[in-house]
Amino acid sequence: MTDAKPVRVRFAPAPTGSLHVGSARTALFNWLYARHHGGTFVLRIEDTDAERSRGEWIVGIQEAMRWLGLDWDEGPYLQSDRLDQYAAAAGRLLAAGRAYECFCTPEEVKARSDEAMKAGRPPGYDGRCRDLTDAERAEHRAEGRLPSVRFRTPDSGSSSFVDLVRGEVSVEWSTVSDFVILRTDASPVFFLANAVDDVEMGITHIIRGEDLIDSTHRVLALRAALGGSDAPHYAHLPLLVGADRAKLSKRHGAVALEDFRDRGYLPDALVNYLALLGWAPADGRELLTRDEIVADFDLDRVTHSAAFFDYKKLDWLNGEYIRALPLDELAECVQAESVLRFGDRVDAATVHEVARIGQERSSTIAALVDQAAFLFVADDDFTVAEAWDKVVAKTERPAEVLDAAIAHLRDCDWSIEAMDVRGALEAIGIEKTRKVMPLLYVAVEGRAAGLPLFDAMHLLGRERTLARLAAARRRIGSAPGESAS
RNA sequence: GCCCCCAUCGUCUAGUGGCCCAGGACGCCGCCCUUUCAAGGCGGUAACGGGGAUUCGAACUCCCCUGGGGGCACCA
Repeated sequence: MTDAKPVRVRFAPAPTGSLHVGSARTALFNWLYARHHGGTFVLRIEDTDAERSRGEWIVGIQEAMRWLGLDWDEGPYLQSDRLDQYAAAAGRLLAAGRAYECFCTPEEVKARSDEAMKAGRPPGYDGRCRDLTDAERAEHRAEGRLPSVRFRTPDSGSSSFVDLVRGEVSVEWSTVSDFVILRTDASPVFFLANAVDDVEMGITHIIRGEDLIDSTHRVLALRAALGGSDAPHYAHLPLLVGADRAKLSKRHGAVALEDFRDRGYLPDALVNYLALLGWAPADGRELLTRDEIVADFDLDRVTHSAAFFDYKKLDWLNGEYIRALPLDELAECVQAESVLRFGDRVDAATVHEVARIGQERSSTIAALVDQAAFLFVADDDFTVAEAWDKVVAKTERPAEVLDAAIAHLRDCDWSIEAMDVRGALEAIGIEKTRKVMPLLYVAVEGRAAGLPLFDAMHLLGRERTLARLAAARRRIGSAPGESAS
């Protein structure tokens, strides 16, 4: 029951922005399918909309795919390089009477469509130019109107195809209006370019988002009219949605792949997470290597309903990957990100220590660097921010705590063990030293949620540590016991 | 408005007529560990949208309803 034809899939983004995670998921599933079946993964750039397409995005999309580790075997093919083919195809359809010249402007079409919708009739093109005579066409041209080319959809009957994840999907042609395949400027529209290319590139499986499911009938009709041989298999993936269950978009948070990169997510973690959105292995494992996913992936286990993009679960998964990373590799990531933020104030030895200490406690590289910021920031720029007042208010005898810590640290051995200030705190009568620790964390690291204190101070050095504690002490002023006379 | 798709814990999902008074993971809550916070360990909370039908037996099959989403561009 196996398809003898070798698998050829494609990812066909429009270069109208940076790579969206939803698109990345589509690219990933195509890539997984190709790799699982030993097929070919083609990259095709659908840049037929000259207005919105930009060269920089063509580059950006490829960079993002490389970062994610989705390597393609062919391409990138640019549709803008193949305009002749589409024009020729449109010509053939015109000659065969499967398409016709339409002189309506987009505004006119829209106005009549809205009117139809209001009247309860199906919206879309009303077929006004369907059967124009030569004389009428000449008249329109004489008025200075330029024609677009519309595909004539069947008047009756229905279209249906078998979707690999959803089963049979069909629609009555009476609900599908004629659609433009060539713009007034003779450039092709998605449906045409898409159909022509999938035929010519021998694509066997089309795996894409569910938002395109309705367009499938139109592309299939075009394809048949163009004489394309056996139709490809289609698989429509469930959409990725935000908290409001609507298609994932910018307003839901980070959606551009580069945002995830910048926030310190690891490509392998993102691949793992994305693979789990709309697919799951039979045995329920969730932490999967790329190779394991490739080995287990297939379309028959793709789920049917929209998936919520859960940033919290991604964080957990990314943390798992960070903890599993060899220390040197992690240090490299931390180094790169730290240099990006703090320039030459960053030194490799410190970064390595930060990576070692922070590995167990961070869910992203960016969060890890945040924890190390107190080391790299210039002393003049060091601030304890909003956390300070709160923590002071919550701390028992803050001034005395700082005094005791300073006294202890001034002449103890500068080793992690000897730096432990808790004994000194107990000596001045602090019973629950744990209650008082946050004060020291904030004073030294600028934040309560940071690296373990003694390691942090050790890395900072005695001078800077004491300077910060002294600065903190000054902010508090005189101790309550001493009168401020 | 018309057409299409979808429907199991808050979330991602397992589940294809009896193994399910529904399993795992994230989150959340509690406890332990602990140099604050995390991380880690242990435990807990929590779901088959509703109504019919088929069947000895339905989360799983069929129908209706409801709900959610998508599409209806000279965007892709």
